[in-house]
Amino acid sequence: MSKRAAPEARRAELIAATARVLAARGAAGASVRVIAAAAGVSPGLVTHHFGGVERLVEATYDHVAARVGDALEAAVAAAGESPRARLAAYCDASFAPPIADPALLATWIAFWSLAQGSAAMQASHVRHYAGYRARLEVLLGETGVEADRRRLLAVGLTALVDGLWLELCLSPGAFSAAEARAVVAGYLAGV
Amino acid sequence: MSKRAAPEARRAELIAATARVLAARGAAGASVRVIAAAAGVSPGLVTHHFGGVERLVEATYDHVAARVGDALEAAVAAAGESPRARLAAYCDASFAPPIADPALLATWIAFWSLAQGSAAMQASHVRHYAGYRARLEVLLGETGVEADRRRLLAVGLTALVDGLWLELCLSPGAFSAAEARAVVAGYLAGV
DNA sequence: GTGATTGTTGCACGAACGTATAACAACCTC
DNA sequence: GAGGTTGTTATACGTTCGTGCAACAATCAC
Repeated sequence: MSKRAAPEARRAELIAATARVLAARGAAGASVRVIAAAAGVSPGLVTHHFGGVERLVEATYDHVAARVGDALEAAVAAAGESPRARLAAYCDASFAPPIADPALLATWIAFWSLAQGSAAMQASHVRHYAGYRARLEVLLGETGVEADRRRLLAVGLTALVDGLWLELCLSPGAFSAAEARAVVAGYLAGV
Repeated sequence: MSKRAAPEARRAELIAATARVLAARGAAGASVRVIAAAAGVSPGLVTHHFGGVERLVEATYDHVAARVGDALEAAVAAAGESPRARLAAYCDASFAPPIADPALLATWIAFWSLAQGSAAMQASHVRHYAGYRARLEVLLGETGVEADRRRLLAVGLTALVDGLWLELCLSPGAFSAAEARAVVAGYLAGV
């Protein structure tokens, strides 16, 4: 049996275990028993702390999305002060670890598939992607793009980067990360 | 009980039922019993004709992918003879029915999630997307794009269209189909 | 018609699922 | 240290899962 832990600490452990299970076994493997075993606790704890598996997966989505956002921000911060370099870094970060990772794709696909039947998951997705596009609009603005063109450019950039990321993880042999960066660079050159 | 049917006809019915179930309930709902009920037959028939659910889902993937390809080709055929118009039609078809359909997205996400653990599904995906890109390279060639630029352009176009399609179905309020077409037109203008 | 083939059903089986509940144990308060 | 609070476990219950199997029935060969 596991030692008694503070509620927030135990919740964090369960969220981390859920992320591991989703990455390793997909949505189909995210059962109460498997998650609890991955966290080294008894299945009843999931109900106790989250009131059900669904709520735990929602919390995991928010956590993973925040981590992805952190990785993107870290790339921007490391890119220096040139607005063009910061924008490129934000996009290119999707083609390098820890984001370009088949395990993260598996997690993400699991979220998408679970969002089909859950209004809460769907709302989380809409919020997350809106934030992603909003950040991109700011970076575009700093490079001097006029305000009325930013929105559609952000829509296109998000779609392009996401599509490349998806296929990079799903069919690793089709093209390389360097080629993905080159494609994005070509798109940004036309801005 | 269902009347006796020819094997190919029964197989086709089961595949169609699987597609309906995947669209309506996602990968989680694609159980032998639910699929058989949707087809109006007994659960044992799935084992009898396909040897297991996994094989049935694989066959459904191939069938749905072929239908999507048909829809894209129909759009090209309806676009006339101008190479530019044919290329644009091939891309824009992803933002109109029957492809821009949340039910099709649900089906596709189910395939992705099942591909995580099935080598056969993964191989089908790689084959399907390679065909998609190859068709795009031909259409690009017909518009006069030099041969050595076609491959990366096709990679980018596929990713852009896929990303837009995904987000169009997943967050319907974020942007419109017309805006998606405008984004693609902007990308093609830079070619 | 008769027999063989095979599509089809209904059931049974073991396993895994989510969750409710009661008992246990660790910690905090006083 | 005694008592209350609450994190934790173990068990139990009903449901659903995939599939193997024996029986039934429709079709075909002859």
